[in-house]
Amino acid sequence: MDESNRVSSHLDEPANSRLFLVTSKTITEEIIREHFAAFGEIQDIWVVKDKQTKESKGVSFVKFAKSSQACTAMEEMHGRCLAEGAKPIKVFIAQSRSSGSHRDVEDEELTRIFVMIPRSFSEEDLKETFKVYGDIEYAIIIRNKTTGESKGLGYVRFHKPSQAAKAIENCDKSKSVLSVSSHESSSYASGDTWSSDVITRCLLVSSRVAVTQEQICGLFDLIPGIDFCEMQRDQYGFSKGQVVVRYNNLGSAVYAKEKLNGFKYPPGNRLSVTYINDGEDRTSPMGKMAMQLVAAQMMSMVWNGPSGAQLMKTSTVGYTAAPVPQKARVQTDVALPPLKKLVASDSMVKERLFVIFNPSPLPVDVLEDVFCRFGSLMEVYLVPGRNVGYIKYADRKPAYDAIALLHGKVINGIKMKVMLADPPKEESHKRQRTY
DNA sequence: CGACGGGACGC
DNA sequence: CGACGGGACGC
Repeated sequence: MDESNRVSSHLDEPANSRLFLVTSKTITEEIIREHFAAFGEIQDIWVVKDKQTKESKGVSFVKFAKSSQACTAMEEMHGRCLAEGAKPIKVFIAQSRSSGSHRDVEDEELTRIFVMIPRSFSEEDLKETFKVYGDIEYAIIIRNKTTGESKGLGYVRFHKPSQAAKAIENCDKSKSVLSVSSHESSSYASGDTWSSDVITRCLLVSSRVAVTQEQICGLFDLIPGIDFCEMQRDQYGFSKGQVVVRYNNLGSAVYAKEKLNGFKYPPGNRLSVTYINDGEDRTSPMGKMAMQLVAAQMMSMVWNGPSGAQLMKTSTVGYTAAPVPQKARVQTDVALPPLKKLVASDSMVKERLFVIFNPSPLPVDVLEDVFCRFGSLMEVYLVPGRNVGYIKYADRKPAYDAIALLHGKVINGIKMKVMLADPPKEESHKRQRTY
């Protein structure tokens, strides 16, 4: 055994990479090796023996290089017979040597991972991000109980320990912060081809993070008169991040658009709601005015009436709806490119911008909206208590484009200085990585 | 002028 | 029931 193996096998590193076997006393190191070698790099096999008689005590430890190898071996080998007449073996993840406990490590502890994610992530995003490692039993996001805001943390429960182990191994490689886009095309969000100024009963709802048809329908069904609510899917049945909602009357549609365009759902994610031209002619000035009058009356009725308040309280959407969803987000003279997808932030940060706000910082959601438009935006971070922030990109070009277009410009009345960030300060006493 | 975060649910 | 050995980097 070489030095690195000696150290890692002794300290149980990485976590959950050592197996505890209960076998017949006839099972030898060689037999174990034959059956377990296929699962990965075995660093050590130790059959516990009686000091005097040298007879096996029926207990062995098998140290693998990786937790996923140990977990897969456990899943495959537990209950198997390694020799004629030998009893079926039991296979567990060994308690770490430092823990002192001899209680079995439960599947409960091995199948769930704790993750740090962007605050804009929904449960669906979380599932999308981690389903490559295996079937997910559930994914939950830790939220502030009163506001419903994501704390940027979550849990993902897999069905097998090896799946959870693979997820952890892969994320460790790409460092601390986990994230992914899976944001379907949102290029319709700011109002192009599909949308129009024409008021119709038909609305296009676009979301930058994954949402289900049920979520959107639950939200829009709070306003009476829904005809249908349908997720738009591509030829393979994948969600395009857009839902078409039609009401049986214009007033409800206008009301829904006014109240839910820019509404944060799930928390941190702004929905975009625009009219879709449904083909009916409503372009005459008189018709439009009449329509808006009807709409205004409808809004006032629903919004101020007791039934409206009731509706919001009994929301089935899964969190407490804000009484007045915010509208209008980005106001500026700058000609902004269209919205683009956020990028998986488990890729490398290629460029970082440093932004100074005057007189005060813009909200993070506004900044995401503005800075994603150059491409490959990973994260927006505001330094608490200061008028500055950092913008992370996965490519250089979007960063340079953002500087070119936005430096010195005013967004929502806030003047911004946009420049390349200095590299973060380092622990200089440590030896630099050579790999 | 203007500089580097956040960490545990809910049965 | 079924839980912890052997041997020892290189500045």
